[in-house]
Amino acid sequence: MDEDWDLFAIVRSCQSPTNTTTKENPFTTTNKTTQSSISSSNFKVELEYEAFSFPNIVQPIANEIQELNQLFTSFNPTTTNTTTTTTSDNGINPNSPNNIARSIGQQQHHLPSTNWPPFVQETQQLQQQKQEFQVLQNNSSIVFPNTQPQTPRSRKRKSQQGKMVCHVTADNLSADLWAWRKYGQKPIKGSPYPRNYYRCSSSKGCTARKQVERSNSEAEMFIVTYTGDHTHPRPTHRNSLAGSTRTKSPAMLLSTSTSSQSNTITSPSSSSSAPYSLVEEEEDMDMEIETDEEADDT
DNA sequence: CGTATTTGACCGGCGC
DNA sequence: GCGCCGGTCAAATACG
Repeated sequence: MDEDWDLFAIVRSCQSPTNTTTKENPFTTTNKTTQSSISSSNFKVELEYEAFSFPNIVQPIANEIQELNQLFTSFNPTTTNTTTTTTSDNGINPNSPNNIARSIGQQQHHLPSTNWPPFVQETQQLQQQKQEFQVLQNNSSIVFPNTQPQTPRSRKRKSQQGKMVCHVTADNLSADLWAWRKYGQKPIKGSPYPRNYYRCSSSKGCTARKQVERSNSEAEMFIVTYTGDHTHPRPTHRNSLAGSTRTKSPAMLLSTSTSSQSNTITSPSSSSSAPYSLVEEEEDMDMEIETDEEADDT
């Protein structure tokens, strides 16, 4: 349920950046293969639900709002006047990243302004929306199939699994709070850019996956695909596994990202570091966010 | 020294 | 059945 909220938050926020009175539930029609594609100026989300499980778990709104506050506080404008942040994670797990999706919604609201305005008002509005949404949820019989891909080493085609696709700008790459560790990279046929594979490093058994690739048509856009399921609560710490070492070097990240961004775009095989270096850079930000949230979580 | 990243190899689904 | 292709593994390497 909460995940539903997340997804809807994304959808809603994308659809109506300023006023969210959307009361329609995009997913009311079917349980499977429901797609929703939204695009705003630089943020686009495509949700695909195929055999995707959404545990009906409701978390206290108050708590969420609190988290939101934390999130925004930490997100603070030291770096960005960029618009949205992107990613949301596949909302599958009970404890899954609701806040991320919420943050997206929030950020969408805040897009127009350069910095992050006070979020208090926003949260109130959000709260209202969430209440409305919950009513919707209760009234609409949304049932998401409980067929999430939990098998540790399923070689099943990802196309058959539930996934969520986000189109994000480089600036907003990977604003999710989870810690991702890269485990592979492959050139993709038909795309000049390689695809980078990340797994959640917050927990060893976590099956959550994330794919990042540069958009073929829009070089400044990245396609982030989330699959799998977080089998653990939102990380309270970003521990050592979470990229504590290399990702902490802004200089390196900047150099790699900038150079690769400007130069290596045309080289499929050698542009190995372009997309994910950006990700790492962003993740570095996340770490700070995470630590902020930590206080909230614990 | 511990952890993250890189990268070639391998595996398995899918289309022909 | 075969080959292609995407996804994952794991050893080597880099880094703090």
